Amino acid sequence: MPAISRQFRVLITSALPYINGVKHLGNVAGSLLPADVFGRFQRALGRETLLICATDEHGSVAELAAAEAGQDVRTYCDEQYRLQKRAGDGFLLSWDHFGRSSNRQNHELTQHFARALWKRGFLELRTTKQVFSIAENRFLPDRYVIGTCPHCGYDRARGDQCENCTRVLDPVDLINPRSALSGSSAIEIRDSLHLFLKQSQFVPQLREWIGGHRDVWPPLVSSIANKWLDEGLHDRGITRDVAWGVAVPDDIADGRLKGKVFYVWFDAPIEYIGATWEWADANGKGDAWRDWWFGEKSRDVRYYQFMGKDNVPFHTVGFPVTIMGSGEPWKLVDRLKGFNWLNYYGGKFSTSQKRGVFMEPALEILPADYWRYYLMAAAPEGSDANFTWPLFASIINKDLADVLGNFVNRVTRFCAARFDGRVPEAGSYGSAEHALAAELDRRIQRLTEELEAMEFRKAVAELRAIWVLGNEYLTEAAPWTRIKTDRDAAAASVRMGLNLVHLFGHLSWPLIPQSAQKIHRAVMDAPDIIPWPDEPMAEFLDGLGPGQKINPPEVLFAKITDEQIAEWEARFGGPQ
RNA sequence: GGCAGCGUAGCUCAGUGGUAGAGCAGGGGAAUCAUAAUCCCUUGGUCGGGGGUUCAAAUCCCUCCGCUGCUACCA
Repeated sequence: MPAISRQFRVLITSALPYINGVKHLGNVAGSLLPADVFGRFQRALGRETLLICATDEHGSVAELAAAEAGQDVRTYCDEQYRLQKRAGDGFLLSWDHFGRSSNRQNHELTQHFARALWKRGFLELRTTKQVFSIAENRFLPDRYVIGTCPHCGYDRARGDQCENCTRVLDPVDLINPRSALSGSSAIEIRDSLHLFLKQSQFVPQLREWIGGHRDVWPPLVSSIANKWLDEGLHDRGITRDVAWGVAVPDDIADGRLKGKVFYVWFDAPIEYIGATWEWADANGKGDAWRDWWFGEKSRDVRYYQFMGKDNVPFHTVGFPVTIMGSGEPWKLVDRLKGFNWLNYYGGKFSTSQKRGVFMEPALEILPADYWRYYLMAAAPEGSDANFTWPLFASIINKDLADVLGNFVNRVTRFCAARFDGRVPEAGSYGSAEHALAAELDRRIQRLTEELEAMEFRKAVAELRAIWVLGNEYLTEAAPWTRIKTDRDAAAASVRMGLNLVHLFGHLSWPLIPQSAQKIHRAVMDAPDIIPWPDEPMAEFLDGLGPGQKINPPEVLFAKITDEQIAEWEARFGGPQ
């Protein structure tokens, strides 16, 4: 095994799911799940790890969704937060804390960053033209203004873009504009004062910082980040005329922005820090949260972020500008893992069209581990990936049921039938076992490296290949034949088989924790965190005490049938 | 429209200058401990089309075709 450095702590955040709406498998695959697998792996290695997530709650979208549900926005968010938390727990996401961007800590921090930027001259007041609806007595976000497109004449063009001719629009360009909410055409353009963050001044600094991570960020991430810089970074409005958000404090711009709030994209990433503060408060850890984020004490922290590709610009440009501009030594991200899209039968997951699989229904039909395995085995890493039920079923059936589940089953059942359900004592390991241990040493090293590098597809392929080694070994050793002529040799190979079961419980835990626990319990009690093996395999594979009782588990993974595939295609949408 | 990414075996995807790869599916065989599950062998691709650079191109350049995404107030 490679020497594992524990000289640093690991801080992990996954992109914050927006409060509105149930999350689909793409959201799980693109940030929530890989962050968890990686976090579990880091804990298994024995590194001090903090896995943080939160809901992103502010902005007009939440306001409008609450209104539609007939609730005030706080109540609405409380309810949605509980649903999201429950769904995350259901997927076995092992957050150290799952916070909320609407909590006090984030409000304080967001205002703190804004003040720092204001004092250092990186915020600028600008008067902008905004659409105001008299009927609703509120400003309307661009997408909630509809009217006739000045380019193609389409009469339901949105204020941000015409869906018909795909041209980007400004709401003031629309002919006969009206509110998409009430349909009222009693709208007017009003001046509105806003804060702009002078991102353009940070281009050289960002370029250097991004360039310095070229070797550790995936090409997808660097290329998206550089694209934004190459196109010329615009200054960005960071306040909005909505009610639900972090208030702009009076000491910025002499109170001239009273009643306005910060734009969600300004306060949401700050919640990574805010949620860490919430974690410290919730666990009686005082100022410990600062040691993960601020100054000298956070020097030993390596910070990882997980997100979908749509989020990359905000994490490589927007949020870093906030931090750089504050002039304070807050931690910037060290390793950033971006994911492409997971599509459903070639199209987008769609709530409105009821196409695709969402978190809660997924867990109604199958345990979390099935989803966790599939989503990492077929993770949208190199390019967009495509979910179909037949593909999903073939991966689950082949890898989990046939290769892993069946291996555990055949070893433990044979042991129960022929060796009294106890780890056999007789016989000793020979050249086949030594060769196997050596091969496992090599492969586990590769697996460890792939996981450290966040190469999930490759890691899963390697893990699967390790499971296959178990079946290969057993077929070659053939204790069911050997037992007729050489009972000691058969005993030794069954002992090896059981030790492999034990090993698989360890190696599989970050990916499929529930099943790994079951597998581990087949041969001995399992700790909550199953540690990554760090001894040579020759030693590990001799770890089970001879004579100890084993417990053959029930079938670990039921196979998915053609009938189920047909049923689920009908229920969730299938080929069209 | 602009920009970005992608296009490799029937399917899902690795592979970024040096004799085309994996898993699944297909074909043949072995075994019978096991959820008929396993193991071994094997068929299969002019790397989207065309042009160029190079001793050498899936890989670099140009061009065309196709798909997807982004386009900054949707998060």
